Amino acid sequence: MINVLMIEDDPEFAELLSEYLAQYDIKVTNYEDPYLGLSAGVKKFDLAILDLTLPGMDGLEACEEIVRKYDIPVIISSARSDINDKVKALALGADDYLPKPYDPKEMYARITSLLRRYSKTKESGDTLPKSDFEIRGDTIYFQGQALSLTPAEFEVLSLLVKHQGITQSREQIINASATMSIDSQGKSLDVIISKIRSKLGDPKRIQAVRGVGYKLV
Amino acid sequence: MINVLMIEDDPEFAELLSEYLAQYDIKVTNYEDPYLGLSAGVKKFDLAILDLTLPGMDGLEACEEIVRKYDIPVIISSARSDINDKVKALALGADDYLPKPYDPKEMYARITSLLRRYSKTKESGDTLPKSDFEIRGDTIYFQGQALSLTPAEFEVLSLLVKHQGITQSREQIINASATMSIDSQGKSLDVIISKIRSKLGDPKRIQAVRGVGYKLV
DNA sequence: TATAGATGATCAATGTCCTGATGATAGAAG
DNA sequence: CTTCTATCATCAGGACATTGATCATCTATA
Repeated sequence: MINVLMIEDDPEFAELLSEYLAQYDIKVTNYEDPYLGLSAGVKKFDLAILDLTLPGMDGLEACEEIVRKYDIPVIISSARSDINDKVKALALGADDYLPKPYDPKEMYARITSLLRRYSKTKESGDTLPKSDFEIRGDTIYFQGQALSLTPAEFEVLSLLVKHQGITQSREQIINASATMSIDSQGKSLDVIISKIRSKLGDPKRIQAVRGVGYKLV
Repeated sequence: MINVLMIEDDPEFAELLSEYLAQYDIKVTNYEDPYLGLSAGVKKFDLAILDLTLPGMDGLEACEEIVRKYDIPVIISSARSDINDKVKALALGADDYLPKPYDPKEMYARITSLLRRYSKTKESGDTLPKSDFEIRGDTIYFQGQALSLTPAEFEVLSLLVKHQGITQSREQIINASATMSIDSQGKSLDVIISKIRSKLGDPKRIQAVRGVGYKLV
């Protein structure tokens, strides 16, 4: 039994999806009000589906709240045509984005895919209860090994470590860096990332999120 | 009576500071909305205090706006901890930076110091109506000739031109520069000065003030 | 005035960020 | 499935700030 928290102001649509997913032993609990949903106890759920066009609190804020406080995957769905939403959602830490209208089948695929990914990282997370990154003073340790980083590299990696698992937009990263200039159309960031990757030894720890930024896993 | 424009979204904090500064005959007018504050007529004020964590418009943008359009000193304050705002604030043209939380006493000290500096440059500007230096956009002209300066050179010379005839301490100069790092025991400043002198052709225009800093004559 | 210590000036060398070019890859469209 | 385009990765080159060394100049003290 998988428990899904849904925040969606169209009850009809929520009901439709709920019925469809029931056949896969997925229970959907919908709240039309985001505040109600958030106070319902997020920890009970395995996954959250958020509607961006929410009344009162913006869906993006709800997403931020959930990502920051809890450790469950988040899928954002939206009827807005604005493509920027995808970028924003992923930047805020959402794990997937599905534009409305969507086929319930598609949503099911995303849910299973996401949960598989998460359980994997959870497992490895259990064996490595503490992150293998550690920031102490002005040096960063990776698997116990001190890294020799330039100022810009330190600032970038530092931000990624602090928000491990969450995608940081290019803009966020550059803004967080005092040494990197703002004007450049962010191409130097690519180089810095490249340098960090080679110094880590494992290039896959820093993943590029297309059109958004980077994420440390 | 000194008129201070404040843009700060925490009215309680604004009120606190306002009451404290009242004893020194400083009147603080606070706007919670930066757009409102900017449209209130900046010219009426002697100084501006900006909060970086502003809603809507970013504090940095507001700072840019004020510096570009008006001629009053700007103090930036910020509660952000994750980025090195100081560098950016000063780069945008702010005259001072104060991280939150700060003692109102400290803010008063900065205000008086800033206003003293400003009135001085105003006076000397009157006695020296025309200077053979001119700053237009991102280039500096010396006797009609455009100078080819690196960023650090531009920042340093720019400060000296703006306060022509007044000695600027090494610390002031380095603080006014976004590209120069603060840690170094200021030896790179010597090199920058040397470069500027050779580019000016006339080494005597920038005078060293022993134990203090430099002065443009 | 003469000497010694401190501060500033300049040069050469190093490390770092930035830029442009080229190749690789993923997502979209046909 | 294939092609096309946008984004990302990497490399090599150049510009620049910083450092250390060496020389010049100022100030203090006798």
